Amino acid sequence: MSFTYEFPRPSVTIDAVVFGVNQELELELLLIKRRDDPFKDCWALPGGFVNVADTVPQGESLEAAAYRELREETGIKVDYLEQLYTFGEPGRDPRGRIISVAYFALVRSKDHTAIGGDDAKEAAWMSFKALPKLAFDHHKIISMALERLRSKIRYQPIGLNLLPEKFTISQLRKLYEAILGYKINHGNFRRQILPKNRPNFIKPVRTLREKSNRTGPPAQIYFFDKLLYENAVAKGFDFKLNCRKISQ
Amino acid sequence: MSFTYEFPRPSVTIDAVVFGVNQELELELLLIKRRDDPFKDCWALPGGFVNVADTVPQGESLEAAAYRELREETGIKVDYLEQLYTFGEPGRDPRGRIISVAYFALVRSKDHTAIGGDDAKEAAWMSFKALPKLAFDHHKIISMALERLRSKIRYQPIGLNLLPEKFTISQLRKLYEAILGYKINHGNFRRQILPKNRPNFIKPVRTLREKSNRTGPPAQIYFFDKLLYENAVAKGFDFKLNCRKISQ
DNA sequence: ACAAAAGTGTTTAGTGTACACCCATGT
DNA sequence: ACATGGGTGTACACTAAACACTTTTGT
Repeated sequence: MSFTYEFPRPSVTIDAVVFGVNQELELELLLIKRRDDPFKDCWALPGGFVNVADTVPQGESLEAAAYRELREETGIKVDYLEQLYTFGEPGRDPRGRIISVAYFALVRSKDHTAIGGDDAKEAAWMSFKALPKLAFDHHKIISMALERLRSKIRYQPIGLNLLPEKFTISQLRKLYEAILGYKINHGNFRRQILPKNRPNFIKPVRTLREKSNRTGPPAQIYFFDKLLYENAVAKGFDFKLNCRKISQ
Repeated sequence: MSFTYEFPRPSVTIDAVVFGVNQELELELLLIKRRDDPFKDCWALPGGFVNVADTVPQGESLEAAAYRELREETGIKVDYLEQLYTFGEPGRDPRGRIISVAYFALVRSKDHTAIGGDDAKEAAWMSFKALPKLAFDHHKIISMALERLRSKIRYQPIGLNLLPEKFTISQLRKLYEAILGYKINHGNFRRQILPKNRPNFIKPVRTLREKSNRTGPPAQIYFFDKLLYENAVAKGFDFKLNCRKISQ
């Protein structure tokens, strides 16, 4: 079967930049190994062609395509994908004119096992600090995604989706340090994230402290009260975290 | 001539959201009246199909398409277009599956005369406060652009591109009020925009004051020292303006 | 005389940063 | 005994918001 149009048309694909955090609070990235040319056997972002049609219902939405490709190529289902940017430079794909809409997501990597499928020979969580060479312009896409992630954690409590349900403040801080790429003063971070005179959504689990398999006193365990947070947001509250500056 | 593909492909278009500011410091939007169906004679954002090809050089970039369509349909050349978002919901265009990449820009409207051309029967600056009904999902695109504009003026001195080269602080404040949609305390705005203990790029024109055709003392005229600003940015300075809260 | 707008000052509360300290724990 | 890290206190500089005041103009 073939499809004929009066004017040339591009192909449209999606790419998914899925950040994960492992149990050591390190940043990871979900990648696949390509089964086919071009860039056969090269690591790349999961992604693929958007299903479209000119007749109603005109195929799937861009977002739906992103969820589908992610599931097909890596077996992973995420709750939320956010549109990042559209990459459409001529020459970015040797097969022809391909325009790609990039999406990004954040998950706990241990909750999402990566299983290669479909066009992906393999799928895996890779340490963000040691990424392999990637296909196409995927390095560019990833660096834009990291930039977005860094600015997002300052005004949305997305970091809290990445930790286990219960966590210590140190763990949360380590996550922020992993994303931002620098050390944060622990005392000040604490006060910022547990404000006394503003709405606070990080609540201590009264009876629980960290079972201390390390030096130092056992840390208080906290949880993120999502309901409280969402109510406050509805009332006009906006989360903000200042962790701009480094301190030794 | 026709083009045949193995799989169905969408059309890709661009839409340009061009904000303007008129000499009364009011916000305007550049619109065209459509010459052809669908939505013939309806007002819409300037935009159109991206020229593509599967053989090198594979056609024009998305951004280039945006500049070209803007020039063809409205006669306007802008210095800088920023990608806003990609709209690709099935059903957004009755002609078939059309994915549109939206760009946005900011200009002084008096420097850019709108002249209808090509697919545009007319092109005109319209008051942002009284927009007509628009074609397709263009209202949605515009509201997303306004949101972006509102957040951008807080951390980039883009407002200064929209005023005449020389301006008073009151004019600048009125522009901010027009974009943000609320009144700002004049004294506090002044101090924010003319900080004493931080780099300041808004310099008084020593010899000039407003020729006062209104009540009140003649205001000092300022200009934006772009060079100084860009040097400071290169050194890590980042512009920020707090005009969040209203005050009567 | 009055209203309107420019420009400036002051007060207050709050914020971010640096840094120091104590304490509980494992080794 | 010591290092490590949790948790807290505090001092300092700076900021934004509110609002009051003076001055200068047009009417």
